[in-house]
Amino acid sequence: MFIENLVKEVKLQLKKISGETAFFMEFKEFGDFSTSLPLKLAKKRGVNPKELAEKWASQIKVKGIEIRTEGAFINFFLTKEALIYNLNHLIEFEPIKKIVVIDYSSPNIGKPFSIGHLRSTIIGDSLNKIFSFLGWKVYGINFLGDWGMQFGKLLAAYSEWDSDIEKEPIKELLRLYVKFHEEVEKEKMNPLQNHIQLDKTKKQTVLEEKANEWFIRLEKGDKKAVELWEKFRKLSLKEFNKTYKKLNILELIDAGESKFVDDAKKLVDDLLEKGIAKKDQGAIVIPIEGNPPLILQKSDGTTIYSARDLASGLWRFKKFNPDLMLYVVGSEQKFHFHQLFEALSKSEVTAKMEHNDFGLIRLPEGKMSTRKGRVIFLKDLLNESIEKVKNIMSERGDSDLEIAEKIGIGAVKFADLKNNRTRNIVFNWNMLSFDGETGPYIQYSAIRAKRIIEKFGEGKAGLDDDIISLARKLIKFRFSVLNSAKLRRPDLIANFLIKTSQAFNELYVAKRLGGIPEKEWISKITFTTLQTGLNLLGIDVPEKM
RNA sequence: GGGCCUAUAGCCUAGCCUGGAUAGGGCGACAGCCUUCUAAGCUGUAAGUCGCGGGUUCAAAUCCCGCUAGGCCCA
Repeated sequence: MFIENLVKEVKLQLKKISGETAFFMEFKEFGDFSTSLPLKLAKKRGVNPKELAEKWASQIKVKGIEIRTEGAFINFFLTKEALIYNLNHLIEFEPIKKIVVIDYSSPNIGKPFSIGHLRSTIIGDSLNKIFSFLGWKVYGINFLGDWGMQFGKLLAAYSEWDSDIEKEPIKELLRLYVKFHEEVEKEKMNPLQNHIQLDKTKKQTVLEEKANEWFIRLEKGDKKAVELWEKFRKLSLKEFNKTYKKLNILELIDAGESKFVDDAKKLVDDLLEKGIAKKDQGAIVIPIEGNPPLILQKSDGTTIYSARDLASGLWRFKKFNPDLMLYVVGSEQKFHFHQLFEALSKSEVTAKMEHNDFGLIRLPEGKMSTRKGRVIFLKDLLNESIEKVKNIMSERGDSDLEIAEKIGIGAVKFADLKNNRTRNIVFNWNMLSFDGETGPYIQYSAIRAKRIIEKFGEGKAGLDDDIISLARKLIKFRFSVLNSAKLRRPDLIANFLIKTSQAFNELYVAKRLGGIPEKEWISKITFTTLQTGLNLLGIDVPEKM
């Protein structure tokens, strides 16, 4: 029986005996799992906790489980047979036949793929891989930021200042975007000297007014505007795809904002008619209970981001018929998603919706800002990491580029994925590390295990005293995968990989593994498990290190 | 002004949802370990007011209330 079912069975029996649901502590050295329920209930029932523990322990009978009490704690151990069974079937799961739509990555066209998008992209990609592994049908949605005022600004800047965007499109578009904002600032500071007049009624500078006009042209389908927009979009996308390829990201469905411009307009009318949306000071909004309303359309008649997000959510629900809709987006958008989900529920969406938020990556000098050109390109980060790996490799007389990339990129991904909390990260170039709790450490451990199999064979299933501790670590793989899907937390797998690698390396250094069938066998299980776990995080195991 | 999030050794971090058995790791520092399966490894040492104050409980890093600091969002 799989360990998760053994736990279930024990819980069930304990509930029958005690009348309460047991809480199982994370296993320490005291057992594969434990409960302190007797301690909790003893006082209430006026009995001795130790006696209660012993009494209950004697009544629980589950095949594959050994029970020992320690004071008022009941500790459960898998028998050797149960351990071996679980290890032999460690990466097999009952497939879950459900559908999930995951929104992730979603970079902005015309802006660089910064380290800010890294988190969404790799957390989303990892969740995609985890859900797929467990049998879900997964649709990854790339809700590209390919519409909105920033295009008015870009088009204005492009027509204002000569620019060659073919060579390095994103860098050039970024330069234009930054310049636009700098020039606007100059206008504001010194309107007369620059022979520029501020339009006082709209409180906009001449440049901003031009940007506005360009965006209106774009919305109306003006040929020149649309042509340029398409060009920017295509060039940006080409760059993004290079990044995705380098990161080895599963294919995403290209469904950006621009796809929902018309839908959004229709949706707004429809929602008005149904009474879900209403007019409010000229704007059209959806009231949200206990909160400010979700604004869909401004008083000038243009729809905003929220309307397109809403239309997109509805489209996803109708097209894919999902059980679950996830949005892997930074925590700064928490409020937006709270509103969005309520609005979607008021429409026809019955799928469970969740915002899987994560903290910002900040720079020491503050929040990253495209406007101010204060960004770190993901490309640069990856290259820096790969360079560092190359240096280490060349010291050892090695120079395989493919291996350097797997290690360098694995290090960046792992460093990000092992963290759980919605805590912000202050970026620092020294973060790149290959020692200790890192991707390379796991990869290295996997390769050590693989070498044993290659040199000595796959051994024979069995447990001796030396390897039992590693075996007990390994079986937790099942929980780490099941919980990472349930809680949408790839970090649970990352932390499992660290603990397992540590246990394997301790064994590797202390004992000889080759030539001993049980140890060769546990090496095989270790390798398969580490490799599978790394793959679920989107990290490859290189040929050698 | 309203709301949300975060605080664990010099630095990074697990544990908090579901309260329990000595608060786990890692980096850095220091002391060791390569004639045996890869030293991107292993062993050991030093380093902690779990932000502060109160409460609930047999038991609080964990739950509740208040405060402080930082971040984010809405207006």
